[in-house]
Amino acid sequence: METKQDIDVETAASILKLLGDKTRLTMVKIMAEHECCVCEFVALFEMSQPAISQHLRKLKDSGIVKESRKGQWIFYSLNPMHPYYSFVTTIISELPSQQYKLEELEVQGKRISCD
Amino acid sequence: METKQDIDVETAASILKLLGDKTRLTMVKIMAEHECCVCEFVALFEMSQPAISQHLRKLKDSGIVKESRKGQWIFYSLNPMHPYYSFVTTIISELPSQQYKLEELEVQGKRISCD
DNA sequence: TCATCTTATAAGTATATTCTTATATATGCA
DNA sequence: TGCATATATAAGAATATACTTATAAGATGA
Repeated sequence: METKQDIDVETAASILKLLGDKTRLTMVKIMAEHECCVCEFVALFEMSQPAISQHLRKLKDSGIVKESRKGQWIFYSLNPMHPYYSFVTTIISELPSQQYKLEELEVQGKRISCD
Repeated sequence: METKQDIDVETAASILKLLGDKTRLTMVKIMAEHECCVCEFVALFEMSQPAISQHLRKLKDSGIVKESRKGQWIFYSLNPMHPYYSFVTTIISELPSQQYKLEELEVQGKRISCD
């Protein structure tokens, strides 16, 4: 009953390389828990807005992340339609929750929410 | 009853970065199935012996791989004592077996075995 | 429409990565 | 001891990566 798509080593390596960066890996873990907008990431990481934007573009180009505009903000989230979504989530699920980072943002009044 | 050591995002990123190379990822998958000597890797990959040696050194420096000399050969294998061994095997287990590569070597008479 | 806010892109730079070739080191054996 | 085999290290080159600053582009709201 195993229907999970088998990933080839080369594709796996390219995904692992993408995740093999502290900033991107943290981003992906956060996105696995909540969608998140660019300015929140900028507030979370001590890094310029273009740097954040470039990391997000790499993730989006690979397809493991998708974007959706909501008014003036663009929210990013994990893309469950990605052919190797389960490979990504298997890895991500091993990591400790980054929820506390969003809570810190909230305390600082920097959390954007459209709910 | 969960005693598995929690991995921090930064450490995870450094491991993923190591695995995020097609050659190293294939090597690690092979080593998860069998220990393997340097000359076998040289035969398996279309790459110079120093290039193979340098990849193995990165893996050894990180501790996820260990070496053991057997006569004139040095065999490399996954290191089950590594603090994040289970993180590594979780990822590796998602990949298709590379057993066939060793079988190809065998056919060519290039397989080294000390058993 | 204009000003503002949010995000993306461009160009440049410093550093990291992954090879290559040349050479050194370690082991086994005649 | 000396040669052959196996592996590691050194040095250098080409390319990739991850930032920076400056600027452009899209959306909102007065």
